[in-house]
Amino acid sequence: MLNSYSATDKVLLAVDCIIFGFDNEDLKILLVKRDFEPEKGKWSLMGGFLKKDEVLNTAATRILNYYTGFQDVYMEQLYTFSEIDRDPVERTISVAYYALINVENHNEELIQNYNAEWFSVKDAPKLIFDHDKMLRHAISRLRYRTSTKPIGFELLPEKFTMRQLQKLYEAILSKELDKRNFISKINSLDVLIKLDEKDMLSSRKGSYLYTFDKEKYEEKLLNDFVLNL
Amino acid sequence: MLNSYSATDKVLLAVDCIIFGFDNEDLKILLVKRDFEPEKGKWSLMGGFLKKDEVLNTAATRILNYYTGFQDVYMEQLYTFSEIDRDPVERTISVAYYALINVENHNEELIQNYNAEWFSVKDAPKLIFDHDKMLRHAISRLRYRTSTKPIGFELLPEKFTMRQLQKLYEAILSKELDKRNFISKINSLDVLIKLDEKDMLSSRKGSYLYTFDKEKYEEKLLNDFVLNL
DNA sequence: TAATTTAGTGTTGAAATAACACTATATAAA
DNA sequence: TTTATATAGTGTTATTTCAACACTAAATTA
Repeated sequence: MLNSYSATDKVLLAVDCIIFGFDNEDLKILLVKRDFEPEKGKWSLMGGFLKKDEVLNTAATRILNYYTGFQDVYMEQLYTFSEIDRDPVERTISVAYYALINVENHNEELIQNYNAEWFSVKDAPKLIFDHDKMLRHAISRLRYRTSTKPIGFELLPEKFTMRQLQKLYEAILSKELDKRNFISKINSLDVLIKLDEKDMLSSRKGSYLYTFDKEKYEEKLLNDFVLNL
Repeated sequence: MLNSYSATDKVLLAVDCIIFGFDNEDLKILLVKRDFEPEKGKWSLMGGFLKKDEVLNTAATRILNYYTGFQDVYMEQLYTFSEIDRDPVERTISVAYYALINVENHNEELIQNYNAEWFSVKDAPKLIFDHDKMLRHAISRLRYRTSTKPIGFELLPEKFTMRQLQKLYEAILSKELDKRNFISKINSLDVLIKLDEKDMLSSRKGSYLYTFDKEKYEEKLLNDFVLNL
């Protein structure tokens, strides 16, 4: 019988988080060195188990917060992985989430306590279990998401230059973009506010800082825009 | 401790399937009338529970096959739903899949045995639990998927007319398409074979039948095409 | 004050897309 | 047998979008 609720086939549900950040150069992910067996000492995504009476989104948020101190972060459910032997200890099914965080306001101390470290996506180490597969999946979702949501802003500080924004998109899509075309496409989205302030660190001339217009941003989220870079 | 494997928080994992079909007019879904409590007599997606030592994809295939007799069908994992009270009987987390089937070769008898019925997506009844949410999610994924994979073919008989193909895409996207533009876009994908045979049922003149070229199709799947209708 | 470095800014040709209408053909009815 | 009918089949053009491209401006440092 297909539809009998039975206690016999309950299963352990894990949540693993791919945490993306950006350092103005490369797209990064935050990994932890496992301090328990199996695979102790190997690099891994941040994970944990779903609690009774907890929703998956909450579990993902909780795990992210536990390791990084972050709160109110963009997270999105990716996919659920269920290969029989994906975890050699016990049959575990894992729901993968990815998060986009603004590296500037992270809690260094906390991250250090957990042996966590930022890696460039380009040269990340081999990960345990099926975490490499999860990472590939997350990158591909993130690339698609750039064309659907003004997602880049989640990875940047509140004020940023056009150059930073472009570098970010270049890192995500891993291709170079034309400066002028980029700027006009971004402007046509009409979600940026140009500030009167300049960032003087990156150049002699200084470049204007931008911030994004939360109201217009929310509007765009609903109306589903398309951005082809 | 976040990482201890423990037996206490295991959970029931369900799999629910959104089964799409096409009758040359509307996009359809296959629903079952529940014959057990709770919500007995209400319409529901086809579901079941994950077995020990079973992968999610296999469970989805098994459930589909159980209710419809179908095998070798396009299925894709959608999303995992975990609201606390989504199932009033017991905490259950459900992984939703959607399937695309060719209605022509379905097993009517089997479907009748399970009180299953095809409904137009446009006027489907209210479904139990969070199944309406799953359905909306599936439709939106299906729409996106049309731009990524030559997915329409999964829903049509082996031989079909251009008109049928167009009607199908119109039903999925729920918008009308221009006949000439549609044909040239489809042709530019270069996955169709025009047969020497005509379908004489739909018109006096008769219209050529097409079939799709599996080899080219497989090639396209790998090389990721884009189709904007 | 000259040199340096990054910021900022428009145009144009090419390609893709969207809008559009008439003829052809087989059958059925007169 | 002729005519009416219903759907199939077929290209062109204007519009929009996209991609490629290079020079001047401004502030700092030497």
